[in-house]
Amino acid sequence: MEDQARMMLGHIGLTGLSHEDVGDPDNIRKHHNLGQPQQQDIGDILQQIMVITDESLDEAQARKHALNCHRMKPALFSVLCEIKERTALSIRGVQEEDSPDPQFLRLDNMLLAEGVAGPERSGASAAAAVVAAAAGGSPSEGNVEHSEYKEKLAQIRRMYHAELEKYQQACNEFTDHVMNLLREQSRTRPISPKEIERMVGIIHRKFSTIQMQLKQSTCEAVMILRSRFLDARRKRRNFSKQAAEILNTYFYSHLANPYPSEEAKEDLARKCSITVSQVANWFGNKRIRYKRNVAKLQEEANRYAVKTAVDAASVSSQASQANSPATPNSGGYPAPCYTPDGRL
DNA sequence: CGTCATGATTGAAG
DNA sequence: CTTCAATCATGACG
Repeated sequence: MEDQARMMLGHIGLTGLSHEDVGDPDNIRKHHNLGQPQQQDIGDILQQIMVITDESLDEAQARKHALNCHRMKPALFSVLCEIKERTALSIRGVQEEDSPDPQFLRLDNMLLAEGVAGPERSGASAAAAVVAAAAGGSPSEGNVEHSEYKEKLAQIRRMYHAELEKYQQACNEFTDHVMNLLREQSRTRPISPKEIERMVGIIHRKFSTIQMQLKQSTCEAVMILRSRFLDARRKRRNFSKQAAEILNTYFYSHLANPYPSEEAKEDLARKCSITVSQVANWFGNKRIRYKRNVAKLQEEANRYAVKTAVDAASVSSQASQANSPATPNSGGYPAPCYTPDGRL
């Protein structure tokens, strides 16, 4: 009650008066050089207010209600609101009108694309797409990494949604609270519905900046996770000597047409325990690099030619030299010269 | 450290 | 889609 009285005094502009001052209308008149009838009225009002503070709660409520129902109340309320609108609010209330932040949208889109926001996706989610695209091939590849990635992403996703929910709830709660408070206070203070609306807007903006931060950090987490996997994939591991051997053997024995069919690729992939796309990569690299530097690789070509010849010879000791797989050479790739010591 | 080899990625072309 | 060509990024090595 005391507080309320003080508050009302504050709004009428009479702060700084001690209780004793207020209690004595003569003092007020003295302080404010009053004397005219309307000021006399203010004095009366103050007197009434102070009386109110001494009343019981029920009485006060009743009186408050009575005041609230006064026929002049709406008019006074709207006038005060208008005045308030024109003064204080015009100073701080203008610079709002936020544009839909493009960065905010960007974050939203990214989270959506990453499968963090939006509806739960099962199976072939963005994670699968990322892994599959990078591995470049069959869905069965990279299962370990895939599940790991998926799990991490799901974890991020869970955290994100939990936090988002929390913020949303807090925002709603706080908004409700403030709205109730303002509505309640609008019975004693000039607070227009518009102002309440504006306050709600401010609260929502504040909360959405918090949400923005959440989204930003979630994005960062996803990016880090992704880059880790991307790096892991990009991190080049040389194929085993054995695999290189198999691939080179195939390449040089099909030098005339070093384009393995899909089945051949699958076969090679199986033999080398690498993926089909890795085989394709290898052949792509090999073809271009062989072509680029025939002279340098000729020696290697000879080595493998000899090797296949020897292998073939060991299988069927006849006709292996003449029918060596490397011999048919009508393609654009220069044939190696065969000399037992590997020289040209 | 620099250099080369090599697997992966990218973009153009078909 | 595949292939080529250029390029990136890392591994191996002196």
